[in-house]
Amino acid sequence: MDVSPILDPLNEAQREAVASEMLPALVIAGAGSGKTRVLVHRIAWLCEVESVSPYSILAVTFTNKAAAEMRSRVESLLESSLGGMWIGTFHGISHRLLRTHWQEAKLKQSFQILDSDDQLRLVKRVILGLGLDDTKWPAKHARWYINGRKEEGQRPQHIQDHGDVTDRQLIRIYTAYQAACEQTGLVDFAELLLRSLELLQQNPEISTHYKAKFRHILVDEFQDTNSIQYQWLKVFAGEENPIFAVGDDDQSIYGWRGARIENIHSFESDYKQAQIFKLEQNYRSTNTILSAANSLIGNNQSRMGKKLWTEGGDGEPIYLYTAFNEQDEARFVADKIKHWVETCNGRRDEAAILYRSNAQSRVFEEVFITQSIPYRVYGGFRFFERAEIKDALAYLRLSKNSADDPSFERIVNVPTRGIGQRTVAMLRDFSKQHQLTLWEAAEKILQASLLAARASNALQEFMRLMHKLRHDIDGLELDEQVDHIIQVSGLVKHHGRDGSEKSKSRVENLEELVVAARGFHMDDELYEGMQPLDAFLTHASLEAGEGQGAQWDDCVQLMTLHASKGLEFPLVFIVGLEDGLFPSSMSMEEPGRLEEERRLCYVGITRARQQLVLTYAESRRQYGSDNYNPPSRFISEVPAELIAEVRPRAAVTKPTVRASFQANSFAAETGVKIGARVTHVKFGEGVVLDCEGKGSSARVQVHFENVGSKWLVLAYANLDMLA
DNA sequence: ATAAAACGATTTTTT
DNA sequence: ATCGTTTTAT
Repeated sequence: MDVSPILDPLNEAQREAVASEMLPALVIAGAGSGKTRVLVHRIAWLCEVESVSPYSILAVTFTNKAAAEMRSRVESLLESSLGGMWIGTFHGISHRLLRTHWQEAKLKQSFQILDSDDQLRLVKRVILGLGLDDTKWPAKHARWYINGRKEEGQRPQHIQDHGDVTDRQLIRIYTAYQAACEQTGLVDFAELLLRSLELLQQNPEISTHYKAKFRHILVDEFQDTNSIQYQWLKVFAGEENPIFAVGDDDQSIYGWRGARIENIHSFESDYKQAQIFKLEQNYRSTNTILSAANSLIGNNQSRMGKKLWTEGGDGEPIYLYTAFNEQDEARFVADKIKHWVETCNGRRDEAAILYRSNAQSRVFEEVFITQSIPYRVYGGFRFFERAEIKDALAYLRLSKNSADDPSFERIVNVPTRGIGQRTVAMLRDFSKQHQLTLWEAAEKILQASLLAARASNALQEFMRLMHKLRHDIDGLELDEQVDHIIQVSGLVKHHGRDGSEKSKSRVENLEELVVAARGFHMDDELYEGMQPLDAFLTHASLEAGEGQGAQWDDCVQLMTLHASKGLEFPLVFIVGLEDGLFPSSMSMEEPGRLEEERRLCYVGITRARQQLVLTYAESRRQYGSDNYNPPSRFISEVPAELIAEVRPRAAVTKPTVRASFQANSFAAETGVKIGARVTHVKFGEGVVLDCEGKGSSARVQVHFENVGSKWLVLAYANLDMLA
């Protein structure tokens, strides 16, 4: 057996992980250390050397993109196609299980997936249906609650309200929402995971089958798994099958969405024989950039511990620019990019601008437009999430499943056909009273002539239209079905009415949907046994599509720090480095959340290959008024010797460069270090967040578990250090 | 049924 | 400031 193609391209640490025994393994893979490569080569190793059949491998990722990349890289390494191997997202694989075992999972065979927008609408309707005031019970909050409970594996009947009124109402909403989903055959994202976990837990014959099938389980981005996902993995693993988990605790930035970094620690105790590997050699960035990243992340307390290094050189220093305001900041970045393109022979798409919040992109866009610099903003609405597309899909869904109430509500008056609020309210009441779907309620109401003539006619017209559509599209090809529906429903005409740019693009999108349907192939095993339309609808829900169509132009890349995870660029700007913005004011007071912000900064820094530029503005217009935020504490956590200030400003008090000295000298003088745990006689235990001043006026900001954050004068506070 | 006016929120978002 | 949502007026 020639193992050289598999092992030769790897470094020592990677090789050890790839060729490790068939035992549980945890690979802590630093940024740019070849994480995907290890995963891909491990699969190849299993197939080629350990003679594991691809049918026995389950590889799980978070995004469709990562799944597709992994599959194609394994295929090109093995030079064969991996038909039988299950590579997919947690949601995709859960979905596949539920489709196969829909009966055991107590689902309708034709269940459809509710995306988060659909979910919000449904939650809102449920709240109103319970007679609650939706301003007192915001749908967003209820959705957050429901998803949170599902991610903890909790069903309404398991939850105690502890006599709390708020909890009791939320549980009521959850219960009613779930009932609505069951009745209409809809499944939300969290439900896909929980339902498939329950399926496995409650049906031993099914879990036994899959445990016998999947002898090897591989997971990407393990630090991002939530508690249900980890449980789900453990079911597949059972006692027998080793999990090969790859992740980076320092890149865990989705804690606010339920990701549990603790799963990494649990893994060690859950699998005692687990081998731990660390990948610390970085192939992406210069030494300077890595030193900055190492130093910054060193301020976090709860880490596995890891230090990136490279064989490469130091490269350029990190530039720091202090802008007067956000306009100045954007102009500076634009100039720097021009310089990169014109004198350094770089390309625009090698430059990325990373910011904490989406709102920050605007100023950059304005400046780029006036200077004619092509750019591309990541994020925003994706294809299948656009309103007009969702309208068209709702027609398709309703024509397929008349019980789909959310789709019914969405399109009953789109385009407007004289079915107003009152009529819809009547339908809702009637359906609720008689336990009917909206469609059935409409039929009954028409039969009984309960509506005024005008509303009755309009509703009748709608029902006739749906009947006609259902009849017309029977037997047509998928793309013909889509085309027929968008034409006959009047959606195209509706959007094409006024000739504005926006309406033009909506019509184009609808036409694009026909093209997407034409290009949609059922060849994926995922869609085995499904009707083409069901499969297409599933595809639309599970894969929302790219933010923008392929943009091959040479564009500057603008995105949030979150969106940058997994990407790399020769030239990276991290902008808006101000306390209150980044770290966000909403996370600054809580040590755990501040650490996540710091990891986000670490992610940003480690995106850069050659050149990293940091900027902050002394004054920034936020929410309509001018704010003067102090420079981000993260700037001072980068060693000053790595930083070159672009505009050194002698006269003005600017502690930026001195700040890291300041934190260090503060520690030397007072013995109090940022991040240290302390106790206070009155306030109890806490963590040091920040420090300032010296001598008798030295003060520290401490976050106490019970009373929140406080600034304390060291001389009076009588803090005790904890080990 | 549409348009204007008032209101309110405003970190990040893999599926 | 600005964007999306909801209320109110035409």
